[in-house]
Amino acid sequence: MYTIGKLAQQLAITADTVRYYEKEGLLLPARKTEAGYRLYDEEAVRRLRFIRQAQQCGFSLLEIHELLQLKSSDAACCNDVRSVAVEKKLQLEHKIRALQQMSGALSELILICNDASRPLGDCPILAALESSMQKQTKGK
Amino acid sequence: MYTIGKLAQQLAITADTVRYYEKEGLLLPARKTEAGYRLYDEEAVRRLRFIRQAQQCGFSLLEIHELLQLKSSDAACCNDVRSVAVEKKLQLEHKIRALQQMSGALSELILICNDASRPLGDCPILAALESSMQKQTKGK
DNA sequence: CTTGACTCTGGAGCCGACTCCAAGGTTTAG
DNA sequence: CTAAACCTTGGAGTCGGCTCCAGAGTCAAG
Repeated sequence: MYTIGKLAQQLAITADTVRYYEKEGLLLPARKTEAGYRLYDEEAVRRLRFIRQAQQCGFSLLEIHELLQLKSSDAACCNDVRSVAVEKKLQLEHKIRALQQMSGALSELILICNDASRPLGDCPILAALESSMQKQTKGK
Repeated sequence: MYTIGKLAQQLAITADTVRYYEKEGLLLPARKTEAGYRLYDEEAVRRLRFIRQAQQCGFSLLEIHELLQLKSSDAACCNDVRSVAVEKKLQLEHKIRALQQMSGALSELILICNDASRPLGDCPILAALESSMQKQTKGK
């Protein structure tokens, strides 16, 4: 059994974070000592690893909460989990496309700054940012 | 000259947002009426467009503030602006790679769920999230 | 002249995921 | 036995970009 500090240390997070997860309903201590100290078992370690991995996959704590509920629900099946993963992947791809658009817009700005023999004074990048820049505004 | 509402309407934002930009030092009204009403000119429209375009390129309001200062500084040259853009593009690419890693991790999870003939009960996705999942943890 | 639509200021609230604090109680190493 | 290192609770603060509010003043149409 670990105290909160030992548990946190194992996962390289802070005790505050563990308590925060508890408040959010993600993780309960196995039991408490008479003095009220939280005590955790190996299951808690697995749960925290789960939380961290899921975060690294882009899930919010709320979504992780839902995943954990699916996990402990008899009604839910693996397909339910799978579709959550598929949905999240779509969201990520959407976000990636948005960022790629931004990156592409910047590429163009950087290019026009190269092309122009830079007549000092008025920077083509700044000018472009002031105008409507339709090219980037299209897309889905 | 536009009142704040008319200005906001032109850019499809709220008057609150315009006042917020002012508080953040991004936009001053050309002048104020005796009653204290803000009045804006065409320059304000251009400035707001600038802000919006820059946001769409991934710049924060703070960074936009810096860009605007570059713009009104005689010392700064187009190259300064260009390097800000290049730097931001690198940040975006970094973020994109992070998201692509997440997406890739999810793809694997989704795949293992397909491969397994799903023996009910223990979902391979949930199991994978509990383990260390080294494959995804590498990379920069 | 009144009504409704606008504007003003200052400040609070929202989201998510923590992070930090104070003021106390507990445990452990020396 | 004492001092350091831990733990407890409750609550506040952080970041960014707004958004919403109350209470008061102003302006334009009919």
